[in-house]
Amino acid sequence: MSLDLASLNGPQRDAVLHDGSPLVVFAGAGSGKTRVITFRIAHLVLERGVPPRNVLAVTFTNKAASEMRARLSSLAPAFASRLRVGTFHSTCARILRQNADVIGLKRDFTIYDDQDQRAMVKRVLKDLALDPKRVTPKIVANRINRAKQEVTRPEDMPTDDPISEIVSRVYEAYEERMRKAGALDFGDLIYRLVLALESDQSLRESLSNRFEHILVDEFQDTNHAQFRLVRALASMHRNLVVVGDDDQCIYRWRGADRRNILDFRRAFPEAQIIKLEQNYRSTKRILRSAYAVIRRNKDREPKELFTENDEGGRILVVRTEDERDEARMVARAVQSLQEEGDPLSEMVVFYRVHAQSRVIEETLRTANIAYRIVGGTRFYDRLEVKDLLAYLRVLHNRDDDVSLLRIINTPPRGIGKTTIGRLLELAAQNGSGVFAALEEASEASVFGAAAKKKLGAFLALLQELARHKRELPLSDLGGTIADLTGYRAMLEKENTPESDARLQNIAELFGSMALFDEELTARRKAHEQVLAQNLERGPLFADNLDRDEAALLAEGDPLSAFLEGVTLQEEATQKDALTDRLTLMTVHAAKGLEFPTVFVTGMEEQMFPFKGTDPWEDPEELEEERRLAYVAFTRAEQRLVLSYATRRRVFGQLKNGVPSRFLDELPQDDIEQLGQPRRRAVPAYQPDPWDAPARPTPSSFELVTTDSWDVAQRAPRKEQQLADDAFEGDSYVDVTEGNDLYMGGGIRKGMRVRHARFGVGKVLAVSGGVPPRVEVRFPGVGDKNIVATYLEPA
DNA sequence: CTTAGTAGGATTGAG
DNA sequence: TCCTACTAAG
Repeated sequence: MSLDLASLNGPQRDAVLHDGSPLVVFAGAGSGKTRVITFRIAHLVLERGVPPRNVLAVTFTNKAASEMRARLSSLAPAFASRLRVGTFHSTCARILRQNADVIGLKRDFTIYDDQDQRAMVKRVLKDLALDPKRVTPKIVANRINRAKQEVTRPEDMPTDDPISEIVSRVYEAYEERMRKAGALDFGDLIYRLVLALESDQSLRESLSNRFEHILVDEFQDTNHAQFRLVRALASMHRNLVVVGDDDQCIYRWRGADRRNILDFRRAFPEAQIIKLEQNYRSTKRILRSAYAVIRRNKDREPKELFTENDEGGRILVVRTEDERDEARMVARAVQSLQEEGDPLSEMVVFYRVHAQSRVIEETLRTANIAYRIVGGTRFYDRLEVKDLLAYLRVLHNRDDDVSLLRIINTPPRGIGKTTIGRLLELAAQNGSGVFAALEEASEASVFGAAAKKKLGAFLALLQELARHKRELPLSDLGGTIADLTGYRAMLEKENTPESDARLQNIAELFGSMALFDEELTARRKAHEQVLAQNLERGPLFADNLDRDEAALLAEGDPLSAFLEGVTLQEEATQKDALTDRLTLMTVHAAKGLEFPTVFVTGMEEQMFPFKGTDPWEDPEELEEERRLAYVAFTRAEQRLVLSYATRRRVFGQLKNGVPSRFLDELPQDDIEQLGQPRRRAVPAYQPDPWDAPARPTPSSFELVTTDSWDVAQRAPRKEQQLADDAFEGDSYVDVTEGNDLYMGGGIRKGMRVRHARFGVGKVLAVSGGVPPRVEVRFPGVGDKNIVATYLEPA
C-alpha cells in the first residue's frame, strides 16, 4: 500500500512531501488541488506514521469534505474513517461539545441558523422596546455576524454613532438570550472556540497538541475568526498547510479576507510557498481568456496558469437581443451539441443572479430540454421541514425558545398573539425560558380560562411527544409527531399542489431520519465489533480507536446526533442521477466544478460586473467581479460560450445593455463574435477603470444622479431629473466619517433628516438599495424634491 | 385567529 | 416583475 507519487508533477510532489514548516500552496484552477491535499494526508499516515486522528483537514462545505473523505478512503482505506475531515463549522461544533464544560456551554446546545437568529434578534428588539423600523433585525443580525467574524465581543463594540450604540446593546442582550436558550448561532461556532482557545492556555495546549498536522482548503475564503482559529489550533506543532487561490476569492461580502492567504507569512514568517500553475482542465484559449481578465486585478499573488492541453476552439461571444433571445440561443446551442453526441450532463449554464434563471428555465421547458438547478432554497430551509424540526428541537432542548415559539401555534391551536405576548412577559418576569413560563401558565392570573386550557393542552401534547421520543426509534418519531400534532392532517386538508409538495417534503424528512437511524445503528455495531476484537488482541490495542467516535457512538442519543447533522448540512438525500440533465447555477455555486461546455449568460455591464442600486464605485467590488468571471471561465474544459443581451428586463423595467468590459478584455485572436457587434454610442465605462484615479475623498458619496445604464438613449428618469436640477455640477455630498447608516437602516419614510447643504427635510420616499436612495423635501429648496443616498437623521 | 391585500425590497449564500 | 412580510378586515 504505497502512494504513487510519480503521478504528481514537481510542485505537487513538493507540497505532498513538505515537512518542517507551515506551507502555503497557491493552487490555481484545475491544478490538482484536492489531489495534493489527499495525497499529502495519505502520505502522512501511510509513510510517516502519523496517527490519523491527529490529522485535521478543514473545508468550507460539506460537499468538499465528503469528496475529500471519499478520495481518502480509496487512498488509505484502513485509516480514512479516523481522520478528522470536516467543515469549519462541524469541526468547531464537535470540539465545543466535547469541551462544553470547560468552555462554559451546555453540552447539548442547539445550533440556530440564520432564520432562527433573525427571530431571536427580533425578540430582543422587542424586549428592549426598540423600533424595528429604525434598526431592522436584518441590520442588527448582520452586524452581530460581522462582529463575530472579527472576534469582537459585545463590550468591545463601537458606540460612537447612534446606530452602533443600539447595535452593541442589542448584541449584548442577544448573547444573554442565546445563553439562556442554550443556543449558538453559526458565527458562534467559530467565535466561541476562538475565544476559548485564546483565553484558556491549557485548552489551547491540549487541542493544538493533538492536531499534529492541519490542512485547510480554500484558504482564500477564510474570515478573520477562522484564521485565528486555525492559528490557535496549529500553535503547538505548526504543521499547517493552507491551500487556496486568491484569484478565486469570491466571498468578500461574507467576510472572506484574501489577506489571510496573501499575508500568510506575516503570521507564520517561516512559511514556505509553493505555486501550482499547471492546469489539467482547460484548453489554452480558455486559459488565456481567463487570464486576460484576472491579470488586471492589482494586488494579487503573481502567477499564471499554463497547460499542455490543446489550443482548443475559439471562445464564442454572442450578442443577443434580449434575455429571451439569449435563452433561446442557449437552448439551440445545447440542442445542437446534443445532436453531436454531447450529453446534457457535460454542459452548464451560468448566470450572475438567480433572477436570470426564470427565463432560461421557461425556454428550456418549451424546448423540452431536461435541466436541474443547483442552489436556491435549501431543503432544510423549507417551511414545513423547519416546523417539524422545531418540534424535534424542542423535544431535545426545551429551552430552545425560538423553536418553541415557532410551533406553539403551528398547526393553529388557538394560541394567538395576545396569549403568546403574555407568555413572553411571564417568561421575562421570571427570567426564565418560554417553556418554564408555559409550565406555570396554569397558575398565572394573566391568562383567561380559555387560554389556560389551550396552553395546558399544548404542554400536554409536548409531554406526550417527549414520551414517544424516549420510546420510539428515530425512524418512527417524525411520522408520530406529524400525526399527533395534526400537522399532517393540516396539510392533507389543504389539498393543494403546494400542500402535496409539502407532504412530500416531510415524507422525505422522515426518510432521511430513518436512514440516519439505520446508519447509526450500523456504525454502532461495527464499532462494538472493533472494540471486542481489540480487547481480545490485548491491552496494547485497547486504545487503538478513536475516542471521539467511541464517545459519540456510546452515549449520544440518535436524535441529538441527527439534529446536529441537519443544521450543519444543507442537502438532504435526494438524487436523480438517472436522467441526463443540463445544469443551471449561479457563478458562485460553480466554484470547484468543471464542465466540458460552459455558457456564461448576461455578460453585460451592470450584470456582470454586477452593479446594484449602489451609487458608489468600490474598486474592491470590481476586482471581486473580475475574480468571479475568472472562476466562471476556468470551469470550462473545451468550450466556452459568453453571451450578452442588448436589452434586458431588470425589476420589470427594460434596460439597454452594453457588452461587459470583460468581453473587451479578451484576446481578440481567441474569440469569435456571433451576431452583430454593437456600435457603441456612449462609452458606458472607463476604458481602464483599474488605473482610474481614486475617488476625491474617501468619505464622500455620490448622489444618485444618473442611471448610468445607457444614459444617452433614454429620457432621464424622474428622479434623475430632480437630482440634476438640484445639483448642477455638484455631485458629491460630504458625510460625517463613521456615520454608518450604510447597512441600509436608519432612514425611513416620514423621518426628518439633515443634509449638509440643504438643512433639515422630510423623507418622502425610500426606494431600495444599500445605502437606500431617498427622496427628500427640503423646505429651503423650493418645490423640488432631492434624491440622495446619504443623509443624517435629524 | 385566519385570510386577503399591499407595501416594500431586490446580488452572490456555506454552515 | 416578483416575492416576502406585515396589516386590516372576515
